[in-house]
Amino acid sequence: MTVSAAVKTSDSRERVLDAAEKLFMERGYASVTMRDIANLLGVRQAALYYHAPQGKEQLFREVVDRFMQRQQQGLEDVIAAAPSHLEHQLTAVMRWLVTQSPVDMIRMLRSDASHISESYAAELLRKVDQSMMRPLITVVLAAQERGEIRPLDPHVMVGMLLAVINWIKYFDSSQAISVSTDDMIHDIIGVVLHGVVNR
Amino acid sequence: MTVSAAVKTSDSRERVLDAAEKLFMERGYASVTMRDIANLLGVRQAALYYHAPQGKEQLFREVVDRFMQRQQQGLEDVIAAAPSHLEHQLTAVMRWLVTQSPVDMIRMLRSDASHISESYAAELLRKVDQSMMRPLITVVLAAQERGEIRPLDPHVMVGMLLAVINWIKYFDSSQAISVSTDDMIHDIIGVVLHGVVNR
DNA sequence: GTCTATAGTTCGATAGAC
DNA sequence: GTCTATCGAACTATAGAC
Repeated sequence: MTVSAAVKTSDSRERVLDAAEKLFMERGYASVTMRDIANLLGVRQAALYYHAPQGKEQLFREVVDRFMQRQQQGLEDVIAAAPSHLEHQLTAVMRWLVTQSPVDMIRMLRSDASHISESYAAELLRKVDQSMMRPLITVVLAAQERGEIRPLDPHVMVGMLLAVINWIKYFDSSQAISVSTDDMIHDIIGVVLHGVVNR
Repeated sequence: MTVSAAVKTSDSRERVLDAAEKLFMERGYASVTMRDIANLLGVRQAALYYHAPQGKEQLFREVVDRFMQRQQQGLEDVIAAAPSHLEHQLTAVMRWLVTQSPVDMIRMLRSDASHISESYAAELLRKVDQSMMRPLITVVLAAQERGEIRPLDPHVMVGMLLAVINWIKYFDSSQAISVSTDDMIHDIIGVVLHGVVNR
């Protein structure tokens, strides 16, 4: 048997999820219509129901699950590949994150989740925590144990890093600023590690 | 003539804008329906068209304009009231910002703006820059000129501070973390000023 | 200033041909 | 796997009574 035939979950289905991911992550659940997704794919709206028989909500859930799984794997990979030194690990993480679909987690938790169901917000928060925050918190805690950095609730630091990613991407896409993405990452990590104060 | 009669632009109109602001800022343009706003006010949906004859889009634009104007005034006031020292000024700014409606500027620029018109994104970016970024950038530049901090593109630092505000509010409202809002602000400013590295 | 009633539009979803 | 056609629901907006 061929390898590809055994592994693949149908190519066109992946393409549907790709299109849905791009739009859902960028504009949010309510802003994106099934017609938007279909138009991006160059098919009719009804064709989406072959791939997602339970409709828009199923599509969103699968997009989120796949996205979070990919984030966790990607983060763990780049962290493992970097030297055990906070600066290198954070740089690797930030460089990986800016290459991914922009994910506005606050919007997902505060707005998107409310369109799915009451309990989905909690489930989503668990996924976000597990996939995106946990790997970074592990890195910060390890650096604390190595004595590289002072003790401090790692949530605060990780929140700062994740929050600023979307600004980097926005500055980059809107050309509202003349600094390159790599320079911004470098500056941000410089601030987080050593602060801005002259000494 | 009475003072209040001369100044007020109708009380009920303000209440409409308050309700619209609360919902638009929290969930975004597409997620909020005219019925949601009317329900929050305890009136019927059609009643909103007395206050905003041009409908939902007008309501959103006026909410944004009023919000940005209030932000700019508030920021300038707390900055002016604080000593000319970066730590005090940033603390005052952060404490003010966490008391305001959560504003997801990235969502506004990337998602909400697309429902209004092509050109509104640029207009919105100008408002955000003028009202929220500019006052903070001024503070950072002044600290640089006083020699308090090293030179660095102020956009990066200001972006970090604005980005992390929503995480503070989210952590606070979801009780996902056991640190108080004031402690988080203190820690964040500590990180930005002095970094996390032991020395 | 707010109401009821409703027109017009858009959306999510289903049925059935190919 | 994708299409056309269409239904019912939800939404924005308007008309006119009070």
